[in-house]
Amino acid sequence: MSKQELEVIGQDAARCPGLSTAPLDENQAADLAKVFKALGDPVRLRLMSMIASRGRGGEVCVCELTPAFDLSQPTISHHLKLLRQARLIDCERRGTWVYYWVLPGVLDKLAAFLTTTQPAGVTA
Amino acid sequence: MSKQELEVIGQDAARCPGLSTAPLDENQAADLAKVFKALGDPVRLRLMSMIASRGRGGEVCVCELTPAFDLSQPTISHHLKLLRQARLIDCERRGTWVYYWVLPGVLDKLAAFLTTTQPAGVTA
DNA sequence: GGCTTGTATTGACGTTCGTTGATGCAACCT
DNA sequence: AGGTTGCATCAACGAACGTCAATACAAGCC
Repeated sequence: MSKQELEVIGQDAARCPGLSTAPLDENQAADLAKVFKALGDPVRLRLMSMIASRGRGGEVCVCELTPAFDLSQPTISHHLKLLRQARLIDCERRGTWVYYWVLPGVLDKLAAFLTTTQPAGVTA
Repeated sequence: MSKQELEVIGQDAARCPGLSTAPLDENQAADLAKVFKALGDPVRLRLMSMIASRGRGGEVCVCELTPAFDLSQPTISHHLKLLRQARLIDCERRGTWVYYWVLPGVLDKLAAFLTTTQPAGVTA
């Protein structure tokens, strides 16, 4: 855990079939809770939604996100940082502007984790 | 019982097709954020998992939940209350004991909300 | 170079959250 | 009735969070 980011959904999802499958151990719960906590703020949820609405490979410039809120620019920047640390989004600077996108697969993996009906082909 | 619970997933899910479908408005984001915030704590995630593992119609007595944690009994009771206020679980007193269960459909609706691939039959 | 624009970081503030011991309440049992 | 057990609520504490103004950084333009 040298870095601040977590890999929860990428790696843990393999040995963590689902919330309803079996009781989570402390480590799985701690990692996954960080992801849900990142989504547990209305501003961050809207940010995620605005970015995710662009679809696969879609990007959004920060200059489009910031004016959509009644919040200061540093606040939006802070929320974007938290979403990035939760490994939900990533960004790239391109000239003066910075573009954000949703990391591929994260949302669907999160959804699969919550689903109670057992997904068909899971190697348990 | 106070009426401070929310109905987010039950009613809003209808006019709120998905996180990636279109940018959420402030109200949708505020309501949904409360649900994710409820899941954004390791203790509450483990509680949810322990209860959800019982499957449809399954129940868990508080007396089974509390000793699974290194936390005081009031703390567990407090977390269960938050999960109940988020309309993720419900409970019933039966004699001396209190039993908790996952409200049917909530987890799958949450999962559908996160899924990026458009679900086939949305009317269900 | 210096100026301007877009974004991130810092430091500080008030608020919310997680936790606890103490207490209250409900249901059982003599 | 009194005593006991299971769970919820209360009051209070430190820690974490969301927000902002000020500042710093990065890149383009004059």
